[in-house]
Amino acid sequence: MSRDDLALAQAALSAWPVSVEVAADRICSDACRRLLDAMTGLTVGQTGWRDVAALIRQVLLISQTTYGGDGRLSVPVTPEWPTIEQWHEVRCAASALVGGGITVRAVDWEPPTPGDEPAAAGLARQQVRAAYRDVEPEGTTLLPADPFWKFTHGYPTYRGESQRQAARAAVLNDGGALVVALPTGRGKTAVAWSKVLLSSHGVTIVVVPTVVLALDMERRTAELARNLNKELSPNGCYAYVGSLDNDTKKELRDQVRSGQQRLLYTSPEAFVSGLASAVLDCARAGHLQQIVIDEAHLVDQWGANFRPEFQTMPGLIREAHDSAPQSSKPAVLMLSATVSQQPLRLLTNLFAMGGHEVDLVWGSELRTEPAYFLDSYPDEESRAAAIVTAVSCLPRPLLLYTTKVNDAHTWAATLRTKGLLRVGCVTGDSSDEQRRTVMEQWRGLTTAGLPTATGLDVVVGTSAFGLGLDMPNVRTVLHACLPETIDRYYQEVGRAGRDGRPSVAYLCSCPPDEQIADSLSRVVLIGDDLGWKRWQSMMHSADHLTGFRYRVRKSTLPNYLADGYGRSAQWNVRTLTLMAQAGVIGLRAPRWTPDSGASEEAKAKGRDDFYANVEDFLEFDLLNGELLGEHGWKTALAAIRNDVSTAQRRALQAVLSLVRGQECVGRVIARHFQVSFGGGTLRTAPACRGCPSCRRAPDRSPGTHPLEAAPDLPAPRGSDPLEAWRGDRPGLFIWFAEGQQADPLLRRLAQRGVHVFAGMTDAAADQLQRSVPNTAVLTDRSSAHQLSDYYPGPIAFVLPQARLTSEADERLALDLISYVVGPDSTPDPHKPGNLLRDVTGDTTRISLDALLRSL
DNA sequence: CCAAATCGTATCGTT
Repeated sequence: MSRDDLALAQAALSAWPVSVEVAADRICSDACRRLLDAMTGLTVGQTGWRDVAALIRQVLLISQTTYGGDGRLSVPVTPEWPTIEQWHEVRCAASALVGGGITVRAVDWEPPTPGDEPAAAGLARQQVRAAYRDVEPEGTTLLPADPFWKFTHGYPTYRGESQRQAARAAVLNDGGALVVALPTGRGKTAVAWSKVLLSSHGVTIVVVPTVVLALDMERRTAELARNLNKELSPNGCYAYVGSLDNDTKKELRDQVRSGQQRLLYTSPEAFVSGLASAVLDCARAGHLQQIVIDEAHLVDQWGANFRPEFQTMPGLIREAHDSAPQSSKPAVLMLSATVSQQPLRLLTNLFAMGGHEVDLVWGSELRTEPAYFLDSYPDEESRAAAIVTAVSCLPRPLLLYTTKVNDAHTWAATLRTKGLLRVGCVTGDSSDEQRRTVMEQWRGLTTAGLPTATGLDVVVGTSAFGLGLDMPNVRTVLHACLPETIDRYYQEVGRAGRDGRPSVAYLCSCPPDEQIADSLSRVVLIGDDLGWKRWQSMMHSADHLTGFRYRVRKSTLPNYLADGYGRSAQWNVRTLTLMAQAGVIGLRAPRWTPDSGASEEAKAKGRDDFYANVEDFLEFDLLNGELLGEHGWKTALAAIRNDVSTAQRRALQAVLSLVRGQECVGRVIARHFQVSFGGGTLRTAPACRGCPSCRRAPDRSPGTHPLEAAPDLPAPRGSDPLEAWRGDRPGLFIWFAEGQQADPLLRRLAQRGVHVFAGMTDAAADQLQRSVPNTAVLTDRSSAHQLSDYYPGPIAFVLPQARLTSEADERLALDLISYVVGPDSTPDPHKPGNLLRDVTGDTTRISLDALLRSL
């Protein structure tokens, strides 16, 4: 919708320095809007010549690639504006007009293609041009929504097979632990909200990695509560973060205890400390419905050394799970868009609850938007030149990543000297205020969601910039570094093209990068000897609680240290989390239990002592007695340490192989995100819009359309309410007389834990869902991947006519639980002349009336 | 010595 771009840009250029009024209903491209904002800034020194030049070139290329033709713009020649030579520098052909003005025309530019093969260069040009086209992306295949999805969110469709199965699995997860791999932009927030919206009470705690994310979700949740006119929190707060005042924190804890806080976002640290006892009380009272861990791959990536609470969390969750009443165990939902083998292994190790294995819904897909360019340069100077050209010539909004904080600042300064002033910088050192300002200026949206002028087109950042970044139209991601893992590279590349339109990813490395990436990729884990000594010291001063359960103090000093130092406690925690990974212990949350034999006075003292020291305590169960001897212990820990460092090395090797360019980038990334689980291999389909290898051999490119993943739905732990009636056979035929209504029975079945219904019309299924607002109704229809083929829980087939459907028949042949509800006149397809209600075979049978009476 | 971020007392009885 940017046909007006050129006319609008020309009007603004002709009027400059007077700014033009833009009619509110005039639609222009994001680049054109940025250009108008930038031109205003040019008069006051907030915009450099190169900023406007790059934006004008982008506007020209958008027009050219979208509508064809060879657009031109006449530009001013005052000192603020580029000279003819400068226009050439940013790949614009500029010619002087007789009247003294200049007209400019965009010239293509694409990153250099190694080897200079003409065919590859041509493809590279096409792939870069695609990132300028202003057309709606094709979008994901939409699938008709299940009744519960329509009912809870009002969405008529799912965004693809992976979202459908993720949504179903999350809502059917009844007290189990579930990992869901779901690509970004597939509505994982709605997946996490379903359980909340499909119930009238119960608490969902969502653990997010940063405060910014918690606050952003708080805003969205408040909006949701308003729209639904539903109270999800008595005091309207949804984020438990350190900066809250003590009164509000206490209020939130109380609301969690009493079950009134339906949804609460928090950090791992707050979860295991300030909120811990409230969470345990909530669980014990049967109010804890669900715990969601967002960005769950961070349990591995950040939990090992950097933020150990990511790995002590399962202790609290397990404790909460165990102390909850049998009928209301909390469900654990772990969400991530980038799960590779190592994080998955860790999650399945640490989060197994109540004797059950962790389930997995695998909807992993690669992004199809980026065209990849990777190049190495002999030294810093040549790399710098390449980056300056790329920043000048690739479409905005643009992100430039570095590894080191200093480099990010240096780059921002360098770009400044080159005439790029609309450049922001975010690193771990930036204050919250700085980060917020950069985001607002870059997006042209305030934190509250109101439009504001754009002030930045480019952001230089370290990996601090981007987690949970809500910016759909990023067009270019540059790397002036080597990411230390392919996970990081893919996450950063994936910050572009969230709107589904093509993007450009260009990595420029030079020799010193490898050293930096290599040293960052060496995770320091505690060694055999020191670890063993720490473990021994902790156990010597441990309290033996009950059975295999012990309580140790983080502050315990190992015998080789006379004085403590700040990080000693941290090393103890790391020793214990590593032992948990090795399966030696299962972490637990410390909780105070009164000694029943003690006097009231002694109990009170015990309680005071406990709470005075609770931050110092860690508890665990000894799991594997064979690993308690020094040799077994060291062997088990060495194995884990080896796993971790092997995985790290492979994640770095994969990045290096991308730079060598011998193999398709999409294939290398897809291979990294392939996992083994439950004895099988789960693949991630490769996708590549273009990369060095595919441009050399285009016929071998995997293409941009990955197969839609069709993950299986795990077995729900829900009930099989008619087990007693169907006995040891998979099927139960429930017959009714002509003219009788089946609805009351279907309602009763849904209330008793049957979720999947087949054979109903949309209207009838929606009606059923409305009549049972606290449980999920799923329908099985029109899909290549039918639930009736494999779903291990019960499915209720409603026969529209007096005829057994082929789906029901095939399912019965597979010995899968099926309740068939139909008229008494339904014939048995396998015994001509007989009725289903009369014969015994794979099914038992009962009349609807009799069943309703006894249910 | 490199990147990344968070949080920090419960409960009861008496004023």
